[in-house]
Amino acid sequence: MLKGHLDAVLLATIGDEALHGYAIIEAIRARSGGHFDLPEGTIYPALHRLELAGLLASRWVQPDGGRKRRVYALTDSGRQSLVERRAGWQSFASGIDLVLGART
Amino acid sequence: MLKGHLDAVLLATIGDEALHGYAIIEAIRARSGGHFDLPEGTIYPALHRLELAGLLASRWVQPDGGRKRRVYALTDSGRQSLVERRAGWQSFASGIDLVLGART
DNA sequence: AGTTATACCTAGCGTCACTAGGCTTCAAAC
DNA sequence: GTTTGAAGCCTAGTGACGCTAGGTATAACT
Repeated sequence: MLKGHLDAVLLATIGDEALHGYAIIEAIRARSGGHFDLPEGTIYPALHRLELAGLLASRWVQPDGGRKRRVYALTDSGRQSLVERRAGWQSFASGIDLVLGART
Repeated sequence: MLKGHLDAVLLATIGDEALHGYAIIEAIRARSGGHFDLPEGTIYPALHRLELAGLLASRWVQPDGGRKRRVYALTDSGRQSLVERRAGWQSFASGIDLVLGART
């Protein structure tokens, strides 16, 4: 449950290296230290939505061995959106921190 | 938009001083540094839900001048739940921080 | 040949908090 | 003295969001 921060997580995970959906799930699990293990039903619709919004671009890749993958990369506006969403997260988190009296 | 952390915010805001709904809204606005300005339609149903769950207890108070207020205080299990939710928030936030590469 | 891991996809649902309204009481303004 | 604004409480309905639960296909391992 990413509570409204799924898009930021996806954009940040893709970052500079183009990834396919399945790899994104594993990357999020790894990078979050096991906190987040997102189901495919969360990832794929979100990727489609972000591509439709122009934040991601996809292409099909046929690796040597293994089946075809749909690989996603950030667009320019995706990179810009990531910057904004990172700032949005920090603002949100500091607000919650203040109220909860955590990390004071 | 508190994205799933409303209950923690309410429990933490009430804390040790019993507050009524309207005052809770103002306290959240103040303590969050203006980040969160929650509408009444968010607060009141949430307070009722938390009371039903046994985390809050309410009583009606008639102040000298002014109208009657419904004042909420934490119960024992409310205090316990606050501790758990604070830990939950910190865990969640550190997970997002890791993925976003913020506060690294 | 069957199982497991990889890889993609979608319809439907449940949770959550916000919108948009309504009601009452009290103090200040006109 | 009545209108207006602020304090104070409440709820039905809705929309955003992501998860559940299902499906399909390919490749590797046994």
